[in-house]
Amino acid sequence: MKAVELAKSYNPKDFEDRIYQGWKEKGEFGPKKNATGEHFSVVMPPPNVTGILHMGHALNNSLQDIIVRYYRMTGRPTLWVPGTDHAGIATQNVVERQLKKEGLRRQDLGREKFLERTWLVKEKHHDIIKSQLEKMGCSCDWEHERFTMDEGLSRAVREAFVTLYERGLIYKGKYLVNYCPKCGTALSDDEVEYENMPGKLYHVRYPYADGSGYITVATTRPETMFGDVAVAVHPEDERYKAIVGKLLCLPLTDKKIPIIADSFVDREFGTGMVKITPAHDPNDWECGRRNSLEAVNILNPDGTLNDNCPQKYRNIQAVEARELVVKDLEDGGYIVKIEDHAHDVGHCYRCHTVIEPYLSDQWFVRMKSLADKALDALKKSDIVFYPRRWENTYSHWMETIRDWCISRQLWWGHRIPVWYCKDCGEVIVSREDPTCCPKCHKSNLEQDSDVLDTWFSSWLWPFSTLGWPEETADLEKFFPTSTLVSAYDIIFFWISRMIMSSEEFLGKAPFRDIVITGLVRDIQGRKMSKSLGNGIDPLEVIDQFGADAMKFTLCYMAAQGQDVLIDMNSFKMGSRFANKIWNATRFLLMNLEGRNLVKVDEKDYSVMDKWIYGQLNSTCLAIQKAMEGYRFNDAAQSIYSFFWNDFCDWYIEESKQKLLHGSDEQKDRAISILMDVLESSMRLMHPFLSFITEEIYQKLPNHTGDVIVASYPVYDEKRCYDQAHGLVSSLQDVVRTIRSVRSNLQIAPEKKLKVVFRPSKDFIATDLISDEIVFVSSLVGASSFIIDKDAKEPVDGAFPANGLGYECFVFVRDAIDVDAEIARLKAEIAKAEKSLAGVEAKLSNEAFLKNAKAEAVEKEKSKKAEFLEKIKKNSEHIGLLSSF
RNA sequence: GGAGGAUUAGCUCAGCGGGAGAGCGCCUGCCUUACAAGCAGGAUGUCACAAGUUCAAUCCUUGUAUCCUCCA
Repeated sequence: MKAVELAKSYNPKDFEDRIYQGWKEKGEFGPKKNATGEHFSVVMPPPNVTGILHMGHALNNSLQDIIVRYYRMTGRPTLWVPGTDHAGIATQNVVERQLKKEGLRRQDLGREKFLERTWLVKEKHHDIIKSQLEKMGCSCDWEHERFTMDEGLSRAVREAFVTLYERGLIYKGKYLVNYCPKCGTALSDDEVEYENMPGKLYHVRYPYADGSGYITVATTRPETMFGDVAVAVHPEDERYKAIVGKLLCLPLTDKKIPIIADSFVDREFGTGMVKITPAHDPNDWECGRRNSLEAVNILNPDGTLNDNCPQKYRNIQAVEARELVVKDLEDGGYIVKIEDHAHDVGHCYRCHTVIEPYLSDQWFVRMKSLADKALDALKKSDIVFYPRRWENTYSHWMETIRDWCISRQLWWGHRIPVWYCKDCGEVIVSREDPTCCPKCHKSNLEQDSDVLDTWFSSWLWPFSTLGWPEETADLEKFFPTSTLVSAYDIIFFWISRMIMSSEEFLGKAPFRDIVITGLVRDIQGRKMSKSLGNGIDPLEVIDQFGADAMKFTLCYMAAQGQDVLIDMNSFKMGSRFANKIWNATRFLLMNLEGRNLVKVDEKDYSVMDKWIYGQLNSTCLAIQKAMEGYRFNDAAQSIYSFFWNDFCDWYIEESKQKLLHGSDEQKDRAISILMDVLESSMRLMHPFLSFITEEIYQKLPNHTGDVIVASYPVYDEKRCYDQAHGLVSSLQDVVRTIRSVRSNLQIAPEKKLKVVFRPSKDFIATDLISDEIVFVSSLVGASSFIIDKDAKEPVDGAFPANGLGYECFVFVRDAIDVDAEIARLKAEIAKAEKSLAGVEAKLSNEAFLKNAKAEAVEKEKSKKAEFLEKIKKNSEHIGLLSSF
C-alpha cells in the first residue's frame, strides 16, 4: 500500500467549499429514500431576509447542523428545512432608507413600484444569506427552502386568517396600540423595547370647578392633559375619600372632569392622584374602560397635536407642545414643582423611535383559547424545553396573554384578506380574491390597505413549509417536527405562537423538543450590536479559522442555554483541535507506505488496543447521552479529550515503537488498528467538525462512501474493557510520576537515566509495564528500566518518588553535578536573602507604609513572599542533594 | 413590584452529596522527523457570604450580598 500524502498544514480553505459543493451535488442533504425508523425533522428559524447573519445565527445553525448530521448518520429519514422571513418593518425600512438617499419617499413610488423594488432587495439579500449558511456548512435541504411570502406560504397565511375569522377569533376594534410615528405603524406589545431614560415629573394644580381650591397631580407628560377625562385616586386612600365625585377644571381649557376612585392608582407615587388619559396611556385606557370614560385622542398620525386640543397647540409635535404647555401652565400659576424623574420609555424595536400609545382601528386575534391549548401541550409534555426552566416563562406568558394586534400600516407583507364593499359597506373575508360583493353583487370593492404582522406568517412555519394547508406527503412524513433550536429572546414572538397555531390548525404541537440557546455576547458580556461595533462576523471567523473551528468552538461553549461570551481569539481552540486532527492523520497516512491492512481479531488485542477501543466506546456513549439531552458542550469535550488526550497522546505514541521498529507483521497490525480507530473517529466527529472529517475520510484506504451519510458509531457494552482501562490508568500514573521527578529537578530530556521500579505485590499493572517496557522507557527517558519487587530502600544515589501501589527510584546522580548544583542553589539563596532584607526594611518603615501608593506596598509584600518561597524551596533541594 | 439566571483558577466557563476541572493565559524545560497551532512538567481556588439538613455540602434548603435578564 502506498502512503497517502496530506498537505503539511491544516488549511480549511483548500477544501471546505469543494466539499460543500460535493455534498450538494450528490444530494446528501435531503432525506434518504431508503432511510428507516422514525423521521427526524427540524425547521430553521428563518433569518430576516434583509439581515446579515451574525454570531447568533452561527450558534443557532451550528447546533442544528450538529443535531441534523448526527441523526442523519443514525440512519433516520432526516430533513432540515431552511428559509427566510420577509421581516415586514425591517425590510421596508431598508428600502425606505435607500429611497431617502435618492430624495424619495415610498409614497412617491406608489405601492406597486415600491413592492417591486423591495422584491429586488429581498433577492439580493437572500443570496447573501444562503451563501453564508453554505459557508458555515449547514446541511439543510435546499430543495425544501421556503420564504414566508412564497405562494404556498401566502396561501397558508390566508387560510389561517380566514379560519380564525370564521371561528370568531379575529376582530377589528378600536384599541390603544403602540404606535411608531416614524414607521407609521402599530406594533405589538412585544415589539416595544423599554429603556430607562431621564425625564421630568411635573406637579400640576387642577382647580376645583366650584372654586374651593385645587388638587395636585403628577405627570411625566403634561401635553397629554388635553386628553384628560378624569383624575383618579385610590378608593382606600383616606386623604382623598371625601373628594371623590367632585369636578375639576382642566387648566388651559374650559373642560370639566371628575375625580374618580380606581384601585390601580399607586398611593405612594407623586401625590397619589393621577390624571386619566385613556387615549394615550395603557393603564389609563384600562381604567377608562372600567369606568366608562370617553377616550379623547389628541394626536394626529404624525405625532402632532390634533383638533381636540386648544387652537394654539394644534399641529405641533408632542415634544415641542410639552414645552409650550409647561410654559403656559407656569404662567398661569398651575405648576407646583418640577422634579427629575427617570422612567421607562417604550421604543420601536426596529427604528428605536419613542413609541406613542395611539388610539386606532386595528385587527386582533383573540388569544385566550389559543393559549389554553398551548398550555395543555406543555402540561401533557407534548413539548419539552431544554433547559426546563423556560417552561415557567412560557406558562406565565400564556397565562397572562393579551390579544394580538396583527395589522401593520405597511406595504411589505401579506395583505389582510378583507375587502369592503364601497356600495353597501359589506365586509368580505375570503380565501380567494372576491370579484363582486356577495350582498349587493356590485364589484366596487376595496381591499384593506394594511398588511399582517410578520409573525403572522412565521407562526405557521413548521407546517406551512411542509405544504399546509395542502395535505402533502412532506406534511404526512415530517410533521410534527422533532426539535426546534432557538434563542430565548423570541420565545414570545415566535415559539409560543407556533405552538398555538399548530394546536389550533393541526391539533398537535409543532415539535417536541425545544432547545433554547443562550445569546452570543462579547467578552465583556455585552450584546453584540452595530452601534457598539463589538460584533464578530461569522464569515471573518471562517476566513481566519475555518468553518469547522467555528462550529466546534461554539458547540464547546454552548452549555445548557447559557450565554456564550466570545471574541476572535476564542476560535483558536477549535482551530487547534482541527489542526491536531489533521496532523495525526497525516502521520498515520505516511505510515501506510508498504503496509497491508489486516483484520485484527478481538482475541488478539493487546491491553493498549483494548484500552483505546474502550475509550472510543465510552466516548460513543457519552455523545449519545449528550445529544439526547442537548448538552452540546459535553459532547464536544468528550470528543476533544478522546481524540487528543487518549488517541494522540497515548495510543499513537505507544504505536510508534511498533510502526518504526517492529517487524512487518507488527507494523501491519499496528497501522491496521490505528486506521480502524481513525476511521471510527472521523464518523464520530463528523457532526461536530464536518468538513475536515469528510476531507480526511475520503483519503482513508478503509473508507466507503461519504462520511456525511456513513453510519454513526454506537456504544457496545461488550466493548467496555474496564480491566484494560484500569491497567492503562496505572501505567499512565507511573509515567507521570517519573516525568514529574525529572521535570522538578530540571533534567534535560536527552539525559537518559536508570530507573528502578518497585511495585507492591498487589499493584495491577506490573505485567503491563513489563510488556510495554520499551514504550515506558521512552516516555520517561530511561536508559534502563528495572522492575524489582525487592529493591531495598533507600536505593543509593537515587531520587525516590511514589504513587498508588508503587515506588520509583530515579538515578539522578549521574545526570547532575551534585556539588555544582548545591553551590548554585546556595548562591540563589544568598541573593534572595539580600533582596529579602531590602524588602523587609521598606515594609518596616512607617513612612513608606503611610505615604507610598497602595500598589507599591502590595508589590513589596508580594516580592517578600516570593523571596521567602524561593529560599524555602532551594533549602529543601539542598537537603535532598546532600543525602546522595 | 413579580419571575428567572449568575457568583468555582488571572480570563471565559463546565461540573457535582463523598478524592476541586477544561480551554485560554502564566511559569519551567524541550525544534523527541505528525503537529512549536506542538510535547512534557508546574503554579494558582476559604467553589460569593451566613445558617440549616446530612455520617459527609462547592453541590440540597433558607436567608444575605452583588451582578444580569425578562415580565409588569
